[in-house]
Amino acid sequence: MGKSETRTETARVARTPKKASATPSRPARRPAAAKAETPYHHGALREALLEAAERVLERDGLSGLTLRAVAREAGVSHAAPTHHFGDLTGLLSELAAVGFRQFNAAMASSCDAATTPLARALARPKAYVAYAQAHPGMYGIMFRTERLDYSRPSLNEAAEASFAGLANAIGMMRQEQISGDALTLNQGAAIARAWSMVHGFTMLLLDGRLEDILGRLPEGTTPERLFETMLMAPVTGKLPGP
Amino acid sequence: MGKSETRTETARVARTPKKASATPSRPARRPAAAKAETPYHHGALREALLEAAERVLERDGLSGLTLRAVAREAGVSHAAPTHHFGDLTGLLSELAAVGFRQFNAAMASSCDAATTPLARALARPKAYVAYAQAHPGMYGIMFRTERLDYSRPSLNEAAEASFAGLANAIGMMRQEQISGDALTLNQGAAIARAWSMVHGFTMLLLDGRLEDILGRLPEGTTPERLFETMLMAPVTGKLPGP
DNA sequence: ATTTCATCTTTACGATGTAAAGATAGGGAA
DNA sequence: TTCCCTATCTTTACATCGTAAAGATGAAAT
Repeated sequence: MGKSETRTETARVARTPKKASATPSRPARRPAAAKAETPYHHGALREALLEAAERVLERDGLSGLTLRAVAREAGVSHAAPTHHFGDLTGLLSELAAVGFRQFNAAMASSCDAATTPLARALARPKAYVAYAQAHPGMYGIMFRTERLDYSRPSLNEAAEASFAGLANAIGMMRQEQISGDALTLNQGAAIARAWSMVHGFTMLLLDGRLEDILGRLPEGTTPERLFETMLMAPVTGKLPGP
Repeated sequence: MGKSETRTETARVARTPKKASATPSRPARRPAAAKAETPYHHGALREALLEAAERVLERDGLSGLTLRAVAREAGVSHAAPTHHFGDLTGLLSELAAVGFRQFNAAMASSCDAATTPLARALARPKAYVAYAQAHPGMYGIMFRTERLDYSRPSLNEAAEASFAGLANAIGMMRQEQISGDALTLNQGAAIARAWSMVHGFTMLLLDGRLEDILGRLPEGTTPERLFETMLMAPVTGKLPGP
């Protein structure tokens, strides 16, 4: 008995002398100058766990992002995250929310530096792909994971903001007002089209499924160049109108 | 000791009397009329496992598709799949290959029934989305899973065929010849564009991320209608050419 | 008939998610 | 002040999973 969970949870950081019954040599309060490094007992564990999760994600990829790994990275017991996120779904959802906020910020700031109308139109899509390339793990959490709980306010809000930004951008490009509650079929199609194109391209690119195409293009064509061309080219060839 | 793997592998089917040392009452050969139902020892376990995997996938979704669940479904021991697929990656990869073949077949047969040029142009994309909607689990295995081994010939071949079909369709639509080894930037962009659009739309649709748009469209607009509109509409609004 | 070997089963182990019970301290009530 | 309450964190436990390794089994070759 008592064989499971054999001491393999490596590298626990020392926090308290463990079962300090005899020799109460513990500093009685707190070192006071504990630079919020390891927030002893209370403190900002929630945020620390989210940061740890981001670190684990970047280091070990999506498959390495487990509850226990995050707890390990944060230096707490493996069950500590449960209290803050309830569930793996909970942690992933909150992390996805963080991702969406980063994402929205990147998209928003991308438009500022644009001068020409063309640059303005391309800024957002390019920022979209750029974010995904810079944070493939995060993008995976946001768009590849099945296990997300969109009923969580933080995630719902952040994702909603992301969608609103997209819809707005399309509306501006078409020089129309996108009223919040209703869409014409053409408006909806324009939004779906833009989103599908950008999202689809990003996924295919991250999954390496465009290598086949890229390898056959003129020497040294970058994914960005392909993406730009793809966005700008009108629908050539035969797709006869009604 | 010997505590792990306690008898919880429920519902094993009875195959042999288990350790028949005393009382060799076993039918000595085989009932002869064993309708290939459970191919006793030898037989087509590989195929049976793939079929079982497909069943499990449809019943329990992607997260329910485990090596042990598949073995259970096929009525063999949990380690049996290892010998045929080596790995979970192996099983998923072979299953993905099956999916790609189904997918290719669906795409190919979709063009046959088309009469008008417009119908012909829309047949493939619609078949693409239709397949994904009919087999969301399979589509997930093919396009959502990170754990696929494209060095496996069967998968590589099937996926390659899928890509070739797409490229060909685009080529025909542009009334050009797509030479196998080289592409112009515009050709590549056309292919990437079509694939991104279709794949992106499918993922967003399966993930329920288009509900937001669909809910704001005119009463009773179906995803298919939105998809069609999205495919046919030219690039409206301002994307100024050079 | 005996041997060989691919196939399948047992057994075992480390890892994971999750539940439940025990420890610990921060903060208000007496 | 002192004492208890409660949120927070740790231990312990367990079912499940992937995977490795060794044992059984029977079909085919010798």
